Amino acid sequence: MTVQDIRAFNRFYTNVIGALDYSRHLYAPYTLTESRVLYELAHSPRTDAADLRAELSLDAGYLSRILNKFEQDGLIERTTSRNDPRRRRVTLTARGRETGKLLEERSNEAVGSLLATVPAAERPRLAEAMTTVRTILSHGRPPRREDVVLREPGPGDLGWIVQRNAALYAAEYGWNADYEGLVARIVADFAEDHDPHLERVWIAELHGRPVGCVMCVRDEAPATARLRLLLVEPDARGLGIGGRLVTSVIDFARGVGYRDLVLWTNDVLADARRIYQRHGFALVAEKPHRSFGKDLLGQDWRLELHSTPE
Amino acid sequence: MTVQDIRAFNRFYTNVIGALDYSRHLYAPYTLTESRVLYELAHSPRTDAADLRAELSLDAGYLSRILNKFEQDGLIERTTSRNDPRRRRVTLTARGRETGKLLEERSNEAVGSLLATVPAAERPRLAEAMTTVRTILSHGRPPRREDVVLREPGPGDLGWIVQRNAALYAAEYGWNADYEGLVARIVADFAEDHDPHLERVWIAELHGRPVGCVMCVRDEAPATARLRLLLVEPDARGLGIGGRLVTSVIDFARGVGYRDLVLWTNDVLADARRIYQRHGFALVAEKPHRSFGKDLLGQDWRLELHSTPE
DNA sequence: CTGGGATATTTGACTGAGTCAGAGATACCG
DNA sequence: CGGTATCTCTGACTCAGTCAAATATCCCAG
Repeated sequence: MTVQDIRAFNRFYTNVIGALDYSRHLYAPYTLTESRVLYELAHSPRTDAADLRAELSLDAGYLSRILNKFEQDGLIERTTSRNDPRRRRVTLTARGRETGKLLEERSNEAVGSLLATVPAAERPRLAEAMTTVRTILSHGRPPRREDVVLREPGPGDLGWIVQRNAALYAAEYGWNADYEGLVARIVADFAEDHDPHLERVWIAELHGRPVGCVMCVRDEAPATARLRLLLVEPDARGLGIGGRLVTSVIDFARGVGYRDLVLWTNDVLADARRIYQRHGFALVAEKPHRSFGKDLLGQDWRLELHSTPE
Repeated sequence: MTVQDIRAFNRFYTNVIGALDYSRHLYAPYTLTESRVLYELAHSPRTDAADLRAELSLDAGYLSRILNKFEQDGLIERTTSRNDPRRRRVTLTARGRETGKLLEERSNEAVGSLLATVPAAERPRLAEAMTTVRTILSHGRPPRREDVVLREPGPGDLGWIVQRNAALYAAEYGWNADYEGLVARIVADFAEDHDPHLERVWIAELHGRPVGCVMCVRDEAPATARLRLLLVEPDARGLGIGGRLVTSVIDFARGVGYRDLVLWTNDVLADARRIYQRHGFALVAEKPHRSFGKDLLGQDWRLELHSTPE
């Protein structure tokens, strides 16, 4: 159960944070909250008191007193805001910036000594996992279309295609290892020998993570291209990625002079079928077969690329 | 710089935790700390006051007062510990367990409503990332040999082999996409058609994550097996995983009656070479070649399997 | 332009979580 | 047995954070 996971993580991370600022002298002569304010002042362009309050969700009175202290210590200057005299504009003095830097360095050191206990080889994984947690939890806002980029495959991406195809279809439809073999074969054929002008692979990437793919290769039939291995990760569906991938293939195939674009898929893959239909593919044949440990209904689809002259 | 990443994460997660127990009534009529104590009492077998203090790193006086309050409320009973009368053994009463359960449920609800903002498809990734952070940060103790298990490949594991081989050798030695093609070919050949009695793949797994692999297939030469695709993730090196994988192959090959075990590798792969040498392989040929975008020195190694009779 | 309601800030008064130091009892070690 | 460390408890305290009231200003509808 995931709620338990999160709570376990919270308990754990409460301790981590506690351990980090256990040594109170980290912030001396200020407190954690005060140093957070100072940090915010140093790093945020908008520094009216109200902004600070909102950003750090502090009590107004509490903040006011903290700013008093800072002013007495000569860390900040307070003026009333230009456009709204109710507001107070807070600016750091040179001394304030210096103090902020000092506190920051101390904090860096503390984190650094924590990090030192982590073997260097594991640090990239740690950083990645942290950003994953952060991005997933931070946006109630789901990712948007514009966050997805299509690109050529890099090292490991072809392997990724094999891995995700196999794992996903095993999980969703119970297909067995034969399917992984088929995908590996397709990928190997492509990698070993393909004409970059006539054959291509696209990877869809979301926040630096591959979430989809498609391949376009030459078919045995003359002037015919074949679309293969269309895949979108479940957590990235609904962003139109499948459609963009198919569009890329169609545009590419038409651009380099293919007359027809064909593909083979299976009845059970309903989402994919809808995409093909929407892009003008027509079902030309259906045939039951037994593959990947299941009884399936294979389908051949076709799109005439030059039916609509430009 | 990773220190910055961690600090950013800390700031972020401080807010997450803060948001969760912002609604103070979560713990009413107790405080966060008190409820942590109650949680610990309910979940830990060792419940002397000293243990609680160590586990939650609380002030002794503070804890004493919390326990006073609990005792007055009828949540716990205090007796002196048997083996050390300075210590106090704390046990939950029925009422204490009940209260603990109540608080826990409330907390579950709060976390649940946080989780509800996360699309279901992303939850597995979130859980995984969290456990990654936790396991990496929690052990200053590195993983041990016993944490590694060897197993047969499951769905996606062959693809993983391709992906990691390609990505790692690209990163470490700058090999190009040809290598990914070669690995994909090897994997495809294996997946499409292999005799499970004579050919096999092993995956090394550490805490549920694949971190290594090796393959054993029939060679063209009679009664000869070939070891291929030995790989260990950088952050899992030094645990003897490579050695265990090679041993598995040798034992398997010897067990099913091969006379010889051969392998092809390259001069630059020094770590792997040491493993082969240690297991008795002998270098039989060297030949320069240009592959994967580099000038390399290929090596053939051989091990006679029945030279040492059992 | 005006009155009503909302917002920004400040100050006073308070709460209560957590800390510190000392005392009493007991364990451990030579 | 004596000295030192550990466990627990209590008294005394600090100070982070909250709440409410007062003041000044903004914004909007009429």
